[in-house]
Amino acid sequence: MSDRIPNSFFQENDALFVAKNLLGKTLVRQFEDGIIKRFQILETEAYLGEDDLACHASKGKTPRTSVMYEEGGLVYVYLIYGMYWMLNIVTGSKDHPQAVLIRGISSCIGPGRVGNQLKIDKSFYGENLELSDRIWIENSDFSGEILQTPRIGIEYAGDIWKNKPWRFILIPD
DNA sequence: ATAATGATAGCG
DNA sequence: GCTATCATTATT
Repeated sequence: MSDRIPNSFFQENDALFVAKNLLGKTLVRQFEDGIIKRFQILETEAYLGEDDLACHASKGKTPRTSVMYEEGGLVYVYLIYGMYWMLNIVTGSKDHPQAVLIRGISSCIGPGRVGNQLKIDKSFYGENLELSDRIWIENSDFSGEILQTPRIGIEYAGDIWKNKPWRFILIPD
């Protein structure tokens, strides 16, 4: 009963739309041992292009950010504070660097915990969500209330970008 | 409140 | 090369 979201969804919409619309959807991970686990996406953040000083792409195209310059539907991961892998989904068309950070799923809240739980590491950099056999996203029905707040942990980004309400939280019924 | 922990960007 | 910084979390 799988209903995998095609990459066209990530390519044809910007990070803001995708961040909001990934809430309630099902993040699927098949582990090394073949066990498949499903999680509901509960919290996301949008990072929106080179102008967005909170977005890593504001530094331009580097080895770390290059995947964001590809078409949507790829995975962007990076290590933060030497210990946490952040899981992001690239959105938009080629050369429009954007991504959505997965900050919370049904089993845990907090991007570092998500990376831990899903056993994310550098090998996921550039993973294709439409083709991968270890991580993908499925459509699913849900009901709940959606909250919107400023993004977390980006004090460096300056008032304009720091205050953008680009964090989305689902409170299930 | 702060330590943990290492890749990365920016500077030389 | 060197170093400050970091889309965080567990512990005091």
